[in-house]
Amino acid sequence: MGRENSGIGQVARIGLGRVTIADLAMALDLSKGTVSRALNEYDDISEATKMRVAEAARRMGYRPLEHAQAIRTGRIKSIGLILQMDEHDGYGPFLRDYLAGISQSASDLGWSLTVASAKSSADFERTARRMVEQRRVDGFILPRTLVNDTRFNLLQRMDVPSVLFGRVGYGTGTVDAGASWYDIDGEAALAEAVNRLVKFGHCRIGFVGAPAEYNYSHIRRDGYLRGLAEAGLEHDPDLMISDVRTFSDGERAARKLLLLAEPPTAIVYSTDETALGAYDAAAGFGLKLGRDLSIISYDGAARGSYMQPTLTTFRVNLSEAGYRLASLLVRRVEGEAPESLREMAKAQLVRGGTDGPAVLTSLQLATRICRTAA
Amino acid sequence: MGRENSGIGQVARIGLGRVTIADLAMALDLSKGTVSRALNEYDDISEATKMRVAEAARRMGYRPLEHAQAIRTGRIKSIGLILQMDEHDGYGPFLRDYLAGISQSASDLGWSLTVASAKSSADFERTARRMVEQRRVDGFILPRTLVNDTRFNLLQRMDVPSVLFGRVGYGTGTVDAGASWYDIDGEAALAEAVNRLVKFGHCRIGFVGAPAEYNYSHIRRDGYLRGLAEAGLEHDPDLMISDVRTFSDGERAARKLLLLAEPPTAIVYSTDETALGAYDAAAGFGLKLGRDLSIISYDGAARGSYMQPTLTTFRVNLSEAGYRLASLLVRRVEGEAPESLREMAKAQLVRGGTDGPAVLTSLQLATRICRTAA
DNA sequence: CGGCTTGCCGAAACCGGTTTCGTAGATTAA
DNA sequence: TTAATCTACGAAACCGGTTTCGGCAAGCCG
Repeated sequence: MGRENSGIGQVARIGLGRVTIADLAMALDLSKGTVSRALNEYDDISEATKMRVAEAARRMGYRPLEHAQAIRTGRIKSIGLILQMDEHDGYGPFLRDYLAGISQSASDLGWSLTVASAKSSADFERTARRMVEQRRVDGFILPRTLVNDTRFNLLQRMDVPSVLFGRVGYGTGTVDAGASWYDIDGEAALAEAVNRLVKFGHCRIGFVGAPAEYNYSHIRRDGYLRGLAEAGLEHDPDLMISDVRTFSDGERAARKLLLLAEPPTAIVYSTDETALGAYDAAAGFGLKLGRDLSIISYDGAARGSYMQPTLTTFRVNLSEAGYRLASLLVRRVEGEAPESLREMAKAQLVRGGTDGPAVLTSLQLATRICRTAA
Repeated sequence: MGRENSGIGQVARIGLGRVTIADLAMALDLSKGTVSRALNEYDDISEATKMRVAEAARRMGYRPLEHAQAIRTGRIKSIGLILQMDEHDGYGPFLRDYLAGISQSASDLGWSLTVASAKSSADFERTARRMVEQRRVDGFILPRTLVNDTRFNLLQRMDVPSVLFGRVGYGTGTVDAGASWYDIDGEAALAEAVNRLVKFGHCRIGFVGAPAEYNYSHIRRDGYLRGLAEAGLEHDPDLMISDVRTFSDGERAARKLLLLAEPPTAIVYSTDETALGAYDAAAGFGLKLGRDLSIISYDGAARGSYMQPTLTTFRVNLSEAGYRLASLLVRRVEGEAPESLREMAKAQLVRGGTDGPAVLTSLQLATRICRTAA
């Protein structure tokens, strides 16, 4: 820049000539302050004046300049979201729905959505700090919560509002302390999955769990266990494999379960990503999914619906989740107590072709597998 | 709000107690204005003072409050991106990379990314207008450009800077008038695809084009034609099908081409989405992709790499694209002429299993198809 | 040595809002 | 009727920056 520079670059500036609060005041023959207080529903302004002001504002197309307000109020009316590049997956094709839900909600409330990305968890901290210091956001939505979530701890220390997608602190003394969240009831879903399989006649049902650092891992496992208990089935620890992270981990897990002396005739997976591994494992043993082996999983990732047969899974409505998360965060920033800002939703079963009536007993299955493996 | 309300809600506010420019001025025993000009490299400030100020700013951890600057400068240093929900696909699983590229670039330049969504093209206009009126963004990135792109026209009329991902105005007199863009050279890619197939010994090569409203459709078709010409192959209009939009359109197109008296032994597709339809069409005729029929397409969508065999396609680096787009937009907002802000990149061939040496002639293929169809 | 630049900075206005404070006039209470 | 209280608004300070303007002091020139 510099003085002599002025006018050189024909700098492109966005939409000049807005109608300001001063224009309004002028037109109404009121003072700026009165107009401002009228618009903000202060109660030392008469109803008549409020009406006049609101009417004129509408007529003249007045839109407050939000960052001008922000410098005084400290609120920029913007939701922060940091995409983490280090996590596997990251919503896949549904990221768009998720973002649309958030931004739609934000837009409905007069807010906006600011997106950043981070390559690591250290990078998350730097990015979050920067966004807060520059007041680009009023708070954050934190997806994929961990049992001990450093992101949440950081924001809490910095006294920055946040809303979690998922809960935190499973099994610790301080569950959800001071957190507001939106979560899908994974426990109910997995219990229902077990229940469904039991109705199909399965009595040995395996479980493949997710990495222990994710809070949902424990909740989904609890759902599996509750499902067994409700069906009066005893719980065999051999049927449970945990800390399964990737596609190929999922394949290994299925193989291991199927090679048991008494293999499960059905397996409940905690995530779609890992459940897809079961396709290859089943094929390896010459088993047809949905007939010889039933699979139900959780997430509703798109890939499952392109598979042959399509994956039976509990789908999470990410658009709805985004919408709710954003409105919770706005209320949080506006001062509501975190304890009152918690919502639980249900996942919806998407019937695919990977589950069905048990046609083989565990022992029959074992013999078939034995033959193939030999 | 209201006067009596103050203090009631224990309103959560983000990070108070920042160091302001006044603090800096105080500490340095300079005036606010001088400090500001020093930081902004005005040249009526001595080098010595600039150094002192920069040093102190660093030491005290000063970060300008961007929306405070914005109210004077008119620049909020934010990039706008509107996700359109009405378009099929929308980058699928690569949306995250795309967003990461944009936000990374923005962040490197001290900017940020504001995301909104629109359900229709009318909604796009409303959303864009609102974002501009409230000065939430300085300009927009417009992906998936059309030949006649109303979004671009709108922004141009409103005098709002934009950068296109793809070009506009194919075949009209006013190609790219006043537009800055980043594009992948689809013409080169498709010409290369044809060239590759020719080297494999194919001499009847079909083409499946995308809907005519997309600017890239014409460019990719030109690439196909150029590839033919370079190989000295004559162009048979029967081998070209255009306006193919969806998966099942793609399947129909393949079927139609294969049922010709002299069917193509290879087909070049304009998009992965439609190319996936060729799998089913080929299976329907009992043809093995990569042996009996070769397919090459364009996009690099993830699904192709999960197919059996994997899809040979030209992959677009969306992270890089996002990165470049964002920096072009920033330069555009800062006043550079649109004509100087145009970049072309190359798509990269991902060798899959759907293409290979021609083992059948067109006529042999025709006989096989005829047998199967009968 | 005086006049004229030039370099460098302070003072103050400004951007578009919000919020505090004071007060005229109407209303109520004494 | 007068004093006290409300009601409803204006004036002005303020938020954290940017930008304009004016002027002092040093340097240059003849």
